[in-house]
Amino acid sequence: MESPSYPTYTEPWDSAHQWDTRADCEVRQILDRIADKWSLLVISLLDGRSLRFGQLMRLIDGVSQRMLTITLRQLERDGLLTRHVYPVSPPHVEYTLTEMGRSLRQTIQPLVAWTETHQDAIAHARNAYDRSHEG
Amino acid sequence: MESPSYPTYTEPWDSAHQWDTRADCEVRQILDRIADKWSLLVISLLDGRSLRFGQLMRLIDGVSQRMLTITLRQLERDGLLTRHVYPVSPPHVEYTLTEMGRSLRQTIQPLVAWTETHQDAIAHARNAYDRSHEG
DNA sequence: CAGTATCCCTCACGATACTG
DNA sequence: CAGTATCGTGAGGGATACTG
Repeated sequence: MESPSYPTYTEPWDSAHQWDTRADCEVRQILDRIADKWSLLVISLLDGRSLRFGQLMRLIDGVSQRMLTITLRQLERDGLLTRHVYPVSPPHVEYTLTEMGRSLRQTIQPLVAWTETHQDAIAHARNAYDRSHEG
Repeated sequence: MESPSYPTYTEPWDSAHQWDTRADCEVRQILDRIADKWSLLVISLLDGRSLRFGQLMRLIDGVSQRMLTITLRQLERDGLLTRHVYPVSPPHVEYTLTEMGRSLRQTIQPLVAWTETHQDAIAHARNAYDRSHEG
């Protein structure tokens, strides 16, 4: 599968760094999606329960109708949650995590815990940096 | 510290959903930072070794000088990597993860693994969604 | 209630040129 | 080599008004 004419690359490299660094890297696309302004919050709030559109609106401070709609549609498109419409008037719509959504929520948990554990250290590092680089 | 006149909130809620959903939430600020377009890639590539500016430029396809500089400065400011300048000409600068940077790298690893495991499922879900919503 | 539609603006980012 | 400075664009996203 490898072309013999392709020159051997001499950058330092080993099996521990097998990330795909191309701009269209799938992993980074998915990370960009789940780490956007609202997706993580939605996934977190739906853990273990279903919620309606208005409930999510009230639980997420600062989100607009427009952005909540877009976020929910993207997560639905990615198969991370399902949208169930009850055909009543006024409309009743419930959002629920899929199996994949729940597994993502589990995976995110350690990262959330890391930020909580280290937020003071990061704040301290920022202060130190700003003091030593003030103009 | 709590005002007695603040009304008791009656939304469904339990101890499993204790996220801070305010717009200025520290956790989300940090997640926004580490999940931006280039930071994860830099942290990943620096795992277990130091690299120079030019090496990172060549390893990260598509990054501009400007964005690599900004990304590295932010990560340095957050205490996730250190910048070591060798006072020679031409300049020689090396970037190395700090202890905190290495611990973040460890924490990110499961999330990267998750995206790799589920990227086919997500692509499939997107296709199914697009087919059923085409118009 | 759960959305769409439209306007508008910021700012993140790329491109390019220059420098100690 | 490792940056800084400047300009231009466009996608992200807020505000507002309207609707089945």
